[in-house]
Amino acid sequence: MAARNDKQVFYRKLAQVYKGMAHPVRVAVLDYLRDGEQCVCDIARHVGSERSNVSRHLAVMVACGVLESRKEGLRVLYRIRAHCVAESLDCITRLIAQQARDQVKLLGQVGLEERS
Amino acid sequence: MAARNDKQVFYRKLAQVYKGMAHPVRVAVLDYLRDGEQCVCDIARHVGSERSNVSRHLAVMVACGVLESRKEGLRVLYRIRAHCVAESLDCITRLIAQQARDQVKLLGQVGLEERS
DNA sequence: CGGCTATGTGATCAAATAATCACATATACA
DNA sequence: TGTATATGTGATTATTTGATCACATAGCCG
Repeated sequence: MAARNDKQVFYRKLAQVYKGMAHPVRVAVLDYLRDGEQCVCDIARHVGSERSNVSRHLAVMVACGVLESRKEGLRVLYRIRAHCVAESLDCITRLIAQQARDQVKLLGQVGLEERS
Repeated sequence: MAARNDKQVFYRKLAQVYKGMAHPVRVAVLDYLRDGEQCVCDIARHVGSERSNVSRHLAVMVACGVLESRKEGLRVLYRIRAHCVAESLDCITRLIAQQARDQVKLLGQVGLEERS
């Protein structure tokens, strides 16, 4: 009955997750965290951004369910919440690779036209 | 040599694609286009948003390489550019499903605590 | 206790994004 | 040729997002 509405909610949720990953620093963090959990200062050092800024980005990703954290002494360790997050990164990476291939192909065609 | 810089470029590109999908209307469009290419006015009708607005969203997704289009008479038909885009949607859908499961689990624990 | 380190957060400002309206363009077809 | 339909776009405005600084909090260790 409320299927239309349910879809709206679902799309909003999906968009929220995508938005949570839609920033160069956040993508860099996710890629770094594939190797396992890390604390904020190590993450900040690795991605080359300010601590408080990284802290905010991490909060965004926790809020949208992409990351989770746990405390250990002074540190707070962040990790990817589920494997499907990394899988999505792989999907989009493949997309970009294909874009690159398509561009090369297009350049090749232009080259042929120049020759004729 | 410029590996660090290459990664920056790559992360920026990844973020650009994610940003291109990070909107409820755009996610709805992508989900609709899984069934095949559609023209702007059908898409607009289906997602329940204004034509010119949808047209802009479509342009965003073309720009970031998620969609492609072709002209057929009066219509412009849009389609998903590569299967990996739909795969990414599936990944994030799984993430959301898992979030829901985790929440249920958490609620269950709270229920147990209430009982004690 | 007092200092030190790691992290989070309020305030602020600049920049990016989204929606809307009006209008321009392009194509089909009588 | 003139009209109708589908699509794209400039201009405008409201909203969201991101970076930064200063400061607050929390846990460790002397």
